[in-house]
Amino acid sequence: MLQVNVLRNNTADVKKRLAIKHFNQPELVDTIIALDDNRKRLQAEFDTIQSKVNATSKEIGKLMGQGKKEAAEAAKSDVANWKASLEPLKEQMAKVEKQLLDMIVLLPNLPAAEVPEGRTPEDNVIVREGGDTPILPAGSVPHWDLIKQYDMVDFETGAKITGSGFPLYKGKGAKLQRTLVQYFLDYNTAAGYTEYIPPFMVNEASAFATGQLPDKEGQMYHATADNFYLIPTAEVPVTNIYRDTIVKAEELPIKMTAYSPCFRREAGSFGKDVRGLNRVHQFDKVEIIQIVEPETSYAVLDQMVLHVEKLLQSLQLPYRILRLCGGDMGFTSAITYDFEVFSAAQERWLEVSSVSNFEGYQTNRMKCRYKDASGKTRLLHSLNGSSLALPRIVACLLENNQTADGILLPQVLHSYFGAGVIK
RNA sequence: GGUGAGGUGGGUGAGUGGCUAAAACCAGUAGUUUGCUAAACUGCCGUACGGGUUAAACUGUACCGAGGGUUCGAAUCCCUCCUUCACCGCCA
Repeated sequence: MLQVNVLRNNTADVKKRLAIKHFNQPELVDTIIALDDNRKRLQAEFDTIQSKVNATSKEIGKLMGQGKKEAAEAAKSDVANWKASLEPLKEQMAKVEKQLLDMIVLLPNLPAAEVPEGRTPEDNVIVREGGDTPILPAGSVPHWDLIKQYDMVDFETGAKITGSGFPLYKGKGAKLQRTLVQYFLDYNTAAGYTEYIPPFMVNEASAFATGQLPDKEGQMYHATADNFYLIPTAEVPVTNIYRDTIVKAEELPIKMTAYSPCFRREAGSFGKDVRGLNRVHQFDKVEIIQIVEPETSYAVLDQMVLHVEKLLQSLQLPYRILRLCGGDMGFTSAITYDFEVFSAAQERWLEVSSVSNFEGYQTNRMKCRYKDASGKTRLLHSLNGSSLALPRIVACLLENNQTADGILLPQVLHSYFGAGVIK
């Protein structure tokens, strides 16, 4: 979440930037500042009285020691009066603090200066394109047919076991998942990311810290008996490793990677958007996360974009990188680059990665800080990206590399898969 | 799931009602000294929200797993929860 001081010191600029995200309640900023003023005033009042209570209580102890009972009793009644006057103040403070928090979490992150204006995916800016779009042989088919042909994924049985959108991978299909996870993790750890296997369910505090709550409550599966949420991405548990910590400067930058299944309810989609592996409720993904000093976060963002780009190049897939416009960006992000691969048989672009800088938005919720050179405690910046989300990579690999003799896998996967062709 | 013992500052660890933001030691840091990749000594060394200051200094409040309660006063007593460890049960 945003810091009140930022709102207070740059009110006009904040409102301007919120408008780029199509946030339609700019007056909320003023309300928050007013609430914070109120909060300060109440606290000052409270502290003054509490201070008298504390001092007098000490005094009572001394008086008792000296056997001055009457004086002590008189002091006690003073304290009782002060304490009575503290009660309503305490209630008001709790109320104001709650209001403040409830409101400030409604503000999305501010978009960075480079974020293009716009409302829909059409307004995103294509930054780079790469790879060659294959010319498919006659009779080529989409991945959902290939999956059947090579007996790789059984959606019907997955639906029987759980429901639609829960694929059952099988045989070569299952092995390809394992292959990709292994390759992606190796690629990330070679670049200095430390590998983790996090819990796949998180508590409320963790979901709040990375911004899934309260904004995206309905998109997560909720295990109500224990009040746990199934993770929609490894970003949630892994970033939360550093919740409520003051990191030592020499530990920076923190680079982490993790494989996890991801669970998303994805309400409201239909048609060919959800056909085959295009959009499912459970999928596998390898994530990269960095927590860095604020001054370096944009350089790190560029590194991460390059890292993912090279990974896609190694898979020899046609891709493009988009800088998302204000209206299409996530709530918590300051800037986001989406990676899409071109699925040749469907003839459509599929999003396979999204790399974002959250600046201090998550770290402020998480209270993740460090001490800078001057000894001041400051918020760190957090970033993350997928490298990569598997199902759409699989869809694209299958469609783009189909031949009469089977699916030709890119060179880098041969040793992992133990073969170069899926037959 | 049952029983028992714990959860204190970066770490170890003292502290059973006021003299404790909290001993001591270690680590860290600044400095002094000794003719040298080290030792000794001295100071500093938690976080948050306020006040104060150009910035400091200084200063108020809260925080000893979390939340309640008792009390003039709680790290210390009581209750609930979370969690760690040990043993038992169950189990991949």
